[in-house]
Amino acid sequence: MAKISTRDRIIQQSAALFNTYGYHACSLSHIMEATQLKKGGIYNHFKNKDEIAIEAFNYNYQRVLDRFQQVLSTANSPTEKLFSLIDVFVSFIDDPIVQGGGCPIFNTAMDATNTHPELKEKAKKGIKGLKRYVEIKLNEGIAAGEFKSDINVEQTAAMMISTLEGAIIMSRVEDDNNCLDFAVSYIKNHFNQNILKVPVADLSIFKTT
Amino acid sequence: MAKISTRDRIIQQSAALFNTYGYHACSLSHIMEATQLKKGGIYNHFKNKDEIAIEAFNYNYQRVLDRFQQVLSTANSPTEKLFSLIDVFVSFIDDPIVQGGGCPIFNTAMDATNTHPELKEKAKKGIKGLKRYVEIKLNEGIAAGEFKSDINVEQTAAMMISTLEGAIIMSRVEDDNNCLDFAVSYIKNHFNQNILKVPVADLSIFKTT
DNA sequence: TTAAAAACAGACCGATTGGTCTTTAAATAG
DNA sequence: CTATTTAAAGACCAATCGGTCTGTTTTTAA
Repeated sequence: MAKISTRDRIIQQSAALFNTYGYHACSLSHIMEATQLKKGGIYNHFKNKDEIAIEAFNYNYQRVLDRFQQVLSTANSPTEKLFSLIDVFVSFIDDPIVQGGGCPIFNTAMDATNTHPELKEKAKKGIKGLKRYVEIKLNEGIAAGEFKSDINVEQTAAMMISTLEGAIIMSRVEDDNNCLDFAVSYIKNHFNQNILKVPVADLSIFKTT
Repeated sequence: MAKISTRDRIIQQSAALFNTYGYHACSLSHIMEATQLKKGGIYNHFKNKDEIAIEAFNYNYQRVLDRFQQVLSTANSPTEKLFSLIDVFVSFIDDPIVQGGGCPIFNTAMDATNTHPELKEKAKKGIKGLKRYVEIKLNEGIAAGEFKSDINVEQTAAMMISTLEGAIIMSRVEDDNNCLDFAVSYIKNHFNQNILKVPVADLSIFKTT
């Protein structure tokens, strides 16, 4: 059990607060209370609140990437990986990555779009990273001959992410996962009919445990 | 030109600020500057900031509904109305309803989910209203015999909204409408193949001017 | 064991927050 | 024209904001 540095502990606990409340509604008092440190203890490691927020975003973003790696690690074929990608988004609701729920990348994107250029830029790159990740998995499926070769990879990745992220937001505000379930079923059908060279008869084999 | 009441002017100008900055990042100073009023002039009409925010949301929500009515008013058939629905969401990017851009309902939803229960409830009902609106248009198409009768209306409405709203958010943070265009094209194809009884040969006839 | 360095506490700062209250100005009613 | 009501100004308030700085404690290095 490697001991965690105070700096990292501040980052992790702040990451939860920023994802929950957003940049402006998360004050240093919140961070002080969560970390059980006073100002001196916090500002010894960071020059200002912005630096904490940036590091917190980096941390949350890495957790998202880790979740992708983790979920996809049990998938053996490009097809399985493709459907596992969907499961990752579903897991944002069923098993939140961080306090506050949802996808921390999109949460930050919304929070920062009009208020915090630096954070917005981070979120923008985060979404780009997400897209690239999906695109790579799609290309792997094409290379392996499991996916149709004429699909528009960029378009498919973007559409998958925006659909699921929109559904996550909706499910969260509705306190009801129906919307996300609908989106998942729609996308699975779409993949089955338009991406897979050989559609499967029963999509439920890709149901998460 | 009916003169607008001071109270309504405060609501409208605050509605722009709240949509742009969010509840916590929009201070009374901002509202004072925008309205050119001092505290006395504002608090004469509202008991607190919350009341302004609630009224501002109501105002933005009504503008969304008005936009739907306006865009759909030029559509003559259920099929045309269905594709016009998509155009409304696109218009959130091309011709923002209110300063700050995006969909004020979803903006509020994200802003309030973990921070402002009352506003969250408003956003929740707003999304429900949006869904009902789409569902009604779908049912009208079924009743008119233009849409397949076995479609899942609730699921289709939810999927459409979450997909487009997700794409709006993504396009906004990316400063690039590609993502929204992708989502629109996917949904139009989906509608053409799965909703319309008689698919049209060329979807571009539903392209907005 | 001691000297240097790092970590932290907490007082302090000016600015700003949402909100109240008194006073003045403007509009309205009689 | 006057009395009353409404609207707005702006001083004022305690609380909180992000941030600085000094002093103390703890850790590390020699």
